[in-house]
Amino acid sequence: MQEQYNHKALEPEIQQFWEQNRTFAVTENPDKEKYYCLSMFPYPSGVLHMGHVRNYTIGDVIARFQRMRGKNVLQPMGWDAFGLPAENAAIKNHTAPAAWTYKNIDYMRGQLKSMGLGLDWSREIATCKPEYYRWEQWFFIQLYEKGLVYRKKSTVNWDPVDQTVLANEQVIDGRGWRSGALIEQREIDQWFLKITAYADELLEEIRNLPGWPQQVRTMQENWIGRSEGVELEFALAGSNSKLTVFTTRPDTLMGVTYIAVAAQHPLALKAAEANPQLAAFIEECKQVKVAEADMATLEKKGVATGEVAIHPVTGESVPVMAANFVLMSYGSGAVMAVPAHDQRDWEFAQVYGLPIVQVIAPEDGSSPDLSAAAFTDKGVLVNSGEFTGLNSTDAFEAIANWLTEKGKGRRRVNFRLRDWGVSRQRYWGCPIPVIYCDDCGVVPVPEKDLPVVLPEAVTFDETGGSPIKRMPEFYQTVCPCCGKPATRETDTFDTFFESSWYYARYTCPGYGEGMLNPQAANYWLPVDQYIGGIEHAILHLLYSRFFHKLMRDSGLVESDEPFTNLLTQGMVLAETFYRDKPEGGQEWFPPNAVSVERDDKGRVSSAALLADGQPVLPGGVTKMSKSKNNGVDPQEMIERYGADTLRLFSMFAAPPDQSMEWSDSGVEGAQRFLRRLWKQVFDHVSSGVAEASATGKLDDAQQALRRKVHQTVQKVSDDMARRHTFNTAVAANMELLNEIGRFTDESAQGRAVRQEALEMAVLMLAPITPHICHELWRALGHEDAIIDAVWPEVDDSALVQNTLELIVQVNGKVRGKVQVSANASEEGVKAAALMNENVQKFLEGVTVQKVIVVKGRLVNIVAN
RNA sequence: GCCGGAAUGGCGGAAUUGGUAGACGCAGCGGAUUCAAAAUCCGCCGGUGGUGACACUGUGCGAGUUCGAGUCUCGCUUCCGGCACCA
Repeated sequence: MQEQYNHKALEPEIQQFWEQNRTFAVTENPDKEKYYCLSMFPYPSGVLHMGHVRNYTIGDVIARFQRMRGKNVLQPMGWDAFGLPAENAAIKNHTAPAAWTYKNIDYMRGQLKSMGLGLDWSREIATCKPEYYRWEQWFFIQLYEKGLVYRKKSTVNWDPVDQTVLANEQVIDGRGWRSGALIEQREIDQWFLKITAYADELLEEIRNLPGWPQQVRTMQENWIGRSEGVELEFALAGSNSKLTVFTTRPDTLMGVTYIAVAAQHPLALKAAEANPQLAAFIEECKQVKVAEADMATLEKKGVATGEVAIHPVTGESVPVMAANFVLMSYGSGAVMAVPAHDQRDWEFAQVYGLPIVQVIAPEDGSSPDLSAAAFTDKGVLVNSGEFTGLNSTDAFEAIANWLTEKGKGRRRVNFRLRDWGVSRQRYWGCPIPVIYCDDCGVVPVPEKDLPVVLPEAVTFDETGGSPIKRMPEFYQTVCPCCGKPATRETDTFDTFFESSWYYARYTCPGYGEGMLNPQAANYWLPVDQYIGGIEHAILHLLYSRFFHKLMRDSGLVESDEPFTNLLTQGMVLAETFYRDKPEGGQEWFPPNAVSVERDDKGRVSSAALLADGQPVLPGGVTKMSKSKNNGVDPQEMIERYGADTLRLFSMFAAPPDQSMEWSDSGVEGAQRFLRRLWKQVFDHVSSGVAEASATGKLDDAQQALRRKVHQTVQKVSDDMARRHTFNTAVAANMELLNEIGRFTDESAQGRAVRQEALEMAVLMLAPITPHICHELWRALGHEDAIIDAVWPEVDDSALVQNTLELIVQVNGKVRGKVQVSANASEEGVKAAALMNENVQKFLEGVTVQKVIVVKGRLVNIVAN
């Protein structure tokens, strides 16, 4: 063993050992309990960033831990390879997106390998490969034939200068990102997946996923947004047409004093033709962004449409208003307004002087002040004709039944969730496998003709428009039904399509007979632990859950949900420094280009740029980003400190689900710890590996170290398996190493206890810092590699203590400590506590009321 | 506006079931070693008072429950994340 810890020599050697032994390649083994550990696959942007490092270290630590626990562990990796950045790079660098993507994948694969991740690279997937995406084309056709896919008009962002469709992120402040032209909304035909057909199941089961963070479950519940109510019609005076509204409060029906419709509602648009004021209002509403949080405080505005609606029960006339708070995209785009019992309706009514009629009274008989606010609680109906006296719940039923019987309405469940639009007018994606024939209409590409391969040798013009839309050799084809010339779809799938099922394809990446090999898929699935960023809490995780159910209903998988446990890791933050630029705005400097002055208490007093010595201003701690110039390159860190140090720091700096602050000195601290660990093992083995057993007759110091060892095993096992608090697992090992360092016993028995202690520490750290632990394990005298070692067991006998130290409190304040024998009676403990000198000082002149003994912890004497 | 989450030393964080607040690390201060520095090792390190033992005080703010509250309850403040003016 070398005396000095040298990560540069060590890490490549051990990575080679894993590669040569195919250590992490796994197969289905029914005799072993499986564990599928998956981290969200990266987009091949070109370089790994710290967020990746954190994500993949967490996954690797869990995977290696579970492997030591005896599980058959699958941990795969791949590439979310389609997407817009490849097109942007293509325009900028005059390369084809495919070449750019493959180059990035090659580079990033090397970066991942240098992190020492225990990945099964034989299962690598890139979603831009035809052997991957052919199965989602196949699946799309299956869904089409089942009626779960349809085509309808939908709005896109149209750049009139570049003559192309833009993605939302290419529209900046309403203008095209390249042309700067004002973006128009255009309606074009697009493909949709009927996710709403699964809305109930997606909602039902998200409530029953105990391994998911509550936050993510709530976000998905709200996104699906189920509400039960009644849909009913208001006839319009002087015409045969009707206005449909949806309400969750049919019990308030008798309090309707007006109808509010969205500005975009057909009724409003029609009325605007003869009403310039209304037309102006509709125009004004177009400017306002909907779905923004600050809309909540927006002033309620509206204009009368001139139309009059007839109340379905009373036959009274109520005005129809166009209002800015009604959304065309939810329900029917029209609401029945009950200002007495809905705050928005109330505010609107106040502004426009519309009547407020109370129809619900509080159950306690009090009378609400309707001049101050709406009364929105449920209660008892008043002023409601035949429904008066019913409570809200019964009135819901009664009124819903009344409307149903009269044919004027029906119960209805509404979801906020929309069907998933999967068409993208982009090039770098999976071609949608359909053909349009003048005679036969929409014809899916026959299975034998799959995959529809995306041409990779393409050139981009300045507009950034999809090249396959100008490639006749791609889109000109013949109709599979009638054989006449036909046109191929040139739109591609939303890239969420690829990422919705990749976790399943990892179980059988080379399978050529179908989308999934059921035997492999059902062995490995569901994923036991999924790890990724919170930014995917809704869309990716919802679409994956949806796909899993689709695959289940196609007989491809047996489970209902794809991910049993979900861990959403926090962001990686770093300090920022800036100077104000004379022309406005800020110039941001990387933290490692700045030197920080501190006062004698360690507080930051000033900061200056190293290059010119002139002051810079601290801009706070924010997410690592290009715009703040505060990113830290993982590759540089690995070269300087080694993968183990980087991994250790990422695990130690914060719990995985919290944000983590980057600290250069923290990284150095992590490396300091590894060097001390190395030195202790070196010092220990330089006089030979200890042979004696650690379980012989031990003196007090030996017993104490051994107790610490097994307490640490107990704590760290729980931290790793249940709590996923790797920061405290590391801290516990640091504590243990500090104690080993203080243990100077060189007797045979003492050396045996130290041998055990060092071995346990190395085993416990192996998932986090696998390279150094591999080498130290070998140095401690083991021939088998540590990757095949098993996780240590707690020796309960080592935990036994003969005497305990108890805290003694008087009236809840700590006044002393007493040593008592572990089997002392409660009376004995009380007596010992009362005898403590400092305790007696506080008992002078007062009477002891009672004494509370908390076993093994403390004694509290209550006195006054 | 609504729904989540959080707030603990100079900093990151620990305290898992209501039981010693500040583990572990970073930064800082003092010392050893060194010709010197780096590295390493040892000690100190919430605040106030005291030579000290120790005392008082302290987990965003204000109340409460309890023998005992960082932890539970109620009411606020600030920050972070999410969103749906959802009828």
